[in-house]
Amino acid sequence: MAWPRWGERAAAGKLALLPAGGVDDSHDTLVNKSEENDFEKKGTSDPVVYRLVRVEGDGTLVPATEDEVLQFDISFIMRSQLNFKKINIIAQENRLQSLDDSLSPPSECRVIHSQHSDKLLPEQGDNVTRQDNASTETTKSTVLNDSCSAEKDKADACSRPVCDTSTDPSVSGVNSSMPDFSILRGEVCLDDLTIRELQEAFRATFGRQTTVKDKIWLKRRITMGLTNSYDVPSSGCVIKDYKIVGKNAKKDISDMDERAKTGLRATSLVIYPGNEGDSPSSSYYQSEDQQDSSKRVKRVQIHNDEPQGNLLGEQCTNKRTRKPTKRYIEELSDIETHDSTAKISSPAKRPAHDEVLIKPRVTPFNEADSLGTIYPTRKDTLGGFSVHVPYVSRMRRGRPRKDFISFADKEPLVEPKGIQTAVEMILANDGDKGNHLREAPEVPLKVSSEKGHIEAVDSKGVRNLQAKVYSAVTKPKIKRGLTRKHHRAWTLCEVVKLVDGVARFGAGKWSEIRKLSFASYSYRTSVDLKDKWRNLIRATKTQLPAQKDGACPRKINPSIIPIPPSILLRVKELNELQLQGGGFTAPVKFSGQDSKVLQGKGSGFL
DNA sequence: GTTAGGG
DNA sequence: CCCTAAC
Repeated sequence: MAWPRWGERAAAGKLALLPAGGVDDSHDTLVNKSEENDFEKKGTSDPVVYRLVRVEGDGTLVPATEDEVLQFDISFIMRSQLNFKKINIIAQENRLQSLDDSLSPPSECRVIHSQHSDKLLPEQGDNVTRQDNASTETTKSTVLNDSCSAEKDKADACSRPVCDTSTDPSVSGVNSSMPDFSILRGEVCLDDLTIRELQEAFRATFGRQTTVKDKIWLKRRITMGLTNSYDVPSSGCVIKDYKIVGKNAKKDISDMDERAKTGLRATSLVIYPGNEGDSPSSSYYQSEDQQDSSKRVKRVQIHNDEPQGNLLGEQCTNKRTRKPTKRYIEELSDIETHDSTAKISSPAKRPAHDEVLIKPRVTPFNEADSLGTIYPTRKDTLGGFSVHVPYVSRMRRGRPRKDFISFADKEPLVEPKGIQTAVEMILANDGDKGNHLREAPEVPLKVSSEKGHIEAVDSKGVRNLQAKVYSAVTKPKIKRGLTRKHHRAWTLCEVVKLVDGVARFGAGKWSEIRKLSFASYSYRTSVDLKDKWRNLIRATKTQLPAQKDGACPRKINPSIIPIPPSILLRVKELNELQLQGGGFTAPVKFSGQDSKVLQGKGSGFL
């Protein structure tokens, strides 16, 4: 696509966007045409500062008036999810359309007025995806027909009261008059100008006023506008024929880079040519800036000339290959907060404002770093917003649990990757098996366990919340289903060995019992022995009385292997003995044989 | 690592 | 049989 010179042949009375350096009486020649073609070819993300111009009757281009700029700003930024390419297309369409318009009286005023603006509010978020619509709408808005003055006044009337800057009397008295373009003619040394003059020069350059009193910024901005270049010094430069004649550019560029690191944001009306879609970093800033701008202008807050905002607009242009880091995003949010609060008086718009800002910032960038490495992310909510955050294991922050180490030893898959892999493998295997022993109780067990655990915690009121969270979140995912032991029913032989072991070593000496009595039962752990002993004791309390009462114990536990009453009696006696003896377990060891004989006699077993 | 105890 | 705290 050839670079359009769509300002040059626009119909008289039309407004046109033109690269800032391009305003020239000899409208056949665009000063920076070649540069722009470079943009087109390379698709660089360097922004070009455009100014709004009006095509006079004789075909010359003059900077648009404040009102025109204001209107343009509103309508343009309202639909600011555009890149420059699209504007070019639109502009060419406009050229055709304007030719048509010149043949017949304009019947339609394409000025954004209040109703339209209000309607745009909810639509704002759609603009990102509704490029086509935005384009067509912009088609209308980028061409403002002067003959629609009545409509335009309406728009002014509604925007003025809110937009104080445009009528800020403290700025200058040149509010309504045409800017003094002579200030830009010939050799211009901005250093010699006062702030007032700089502001006037700014107005002459960009066609609109500024309240900025920062001399350096004004000079840079004007220089950029006149030269259509970002490599401009902040001082010591002379502009002649829209080119920099001065020096000190080096120093200032490094200064620019320096400030680029601080990451200030752009809010100005800067168009980034091309790149939308094929350069994430570029589109990031682009959409960011434009969204922000649109947000402000939506409330008709035309503060696009704030230095702090524009600084970044300047910066992000030369070197913008790096995506923002997380920290950068966070810091940016802080800056944004201050920035906005400083400029936006209405606190009511804060939530919506943030909402728009957070989304584009956070969502895309947590998934890949600057090197393109993809990180696993998970959805999380942050302050009510759904965002992607890196998927990392949630480690306890407090003192590590002791058994976490052994736990980790058992499962060498503590790393997130490993966890996922292992879980996936297990699940896949289980999936093949269907509702097998492990799969079936998986989910209900998880829930009931957590629930029960929490309930226990609550009743105890001892364990802290973190432990709860940890056990609820991490444990089930990692551990559950991985190492569940195959269920082995206790045989009568094992029970006897256990009772014998308890009689010999005492209850509680589970490891000893396991070593000595369960050497050939490797699958029985000391915990198993303990649990079984506990169950035996419970059985004595539930079954023995029933037995005494004459009721049938099997009716109570029909599916469980019945434990002979003799053994239960022995268990009961041993238990009572343990309780009576208290810590006095040693004698049991030696008297175990005796007691066993005695009890065995009583139970008629063994 | 072992034990106690809740689940 | 699991899980955890406490030792």
